[in-house]
Amino acid sequence: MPELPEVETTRSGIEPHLLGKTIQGIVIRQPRLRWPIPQSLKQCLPGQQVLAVERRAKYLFLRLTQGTVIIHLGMSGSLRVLPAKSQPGKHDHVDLIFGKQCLRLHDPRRFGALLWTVVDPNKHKLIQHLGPEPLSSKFDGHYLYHLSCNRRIAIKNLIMDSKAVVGVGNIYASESLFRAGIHPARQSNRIALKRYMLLADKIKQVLQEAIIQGGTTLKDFQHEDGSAGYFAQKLQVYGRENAPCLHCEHPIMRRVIGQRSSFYCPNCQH
DNA sequence: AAATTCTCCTGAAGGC
DNA sequence: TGCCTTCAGGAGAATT
Repeated sequence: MPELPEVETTRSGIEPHLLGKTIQGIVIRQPRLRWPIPQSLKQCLPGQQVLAVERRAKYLFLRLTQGTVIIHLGMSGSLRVLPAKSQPGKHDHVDLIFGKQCLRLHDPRRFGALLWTVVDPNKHKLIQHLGPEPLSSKFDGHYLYHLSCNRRIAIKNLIMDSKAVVGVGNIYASESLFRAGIHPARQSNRIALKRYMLLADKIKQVLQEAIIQGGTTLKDFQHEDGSAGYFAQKLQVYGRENAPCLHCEHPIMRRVIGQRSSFYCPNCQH
């Protein structure tokens, strides 16, 4: 379930614990994530220092002296900074050891990934074709409008396509379309520039609010109970099927679009 | 080329 | 209480 705000909150939460630290070793209890965790990390990592903790889309980069660890949390992954000797629980697949502390990857559904690259991670196969960051100036209404030209895809599927824009997952796609008053199934090429301007603004707004929210609710990355999951308290339509719309009180509808549940108000969104 | 479908996995929820 | 089935979900890969 981590969406971009959760990943960014994770990044800023673990960063102060890792910067400048030297990796002593790695413990891999379960290498079978989305892709196998490279066993070569056991030789590569020891002695390397963490120079930066970055995020691109929903990927995290641990920039080391010579190479980069790429981590994706999938939909159930989380990272914690814990005492290295603390007892691992079920689904605690990997520990990166930093002296008395460790960075522990927990991922029940194993849709996540932990990879290694010695070249620029932005040139990595999984990264290089990604679209712009939603919070960057490169992403705006004009960009979306030009992208939508001749495309018949439902707008919700377009904004969830990582080649179009990264970091907009199922939850925030529904939320931003509600705030922009756009029906999630509307064809992309049947939306005016002006409405795309609004949509881009709402995407930025919804993500930025959630990041700020996350900064206040998820600031403890050193304890198991530090996580509040995703920021459900801010959601206006997601998961609210049949509940009254917060604007007009019409029941919120749920409909599957592109294999994913979409929540919307049929009265407010067109 | 663009759009859709499939796939990995586990835990939660629902049915009986 | 407990077993079985169904479903959700990120996003790359495969297919149409």
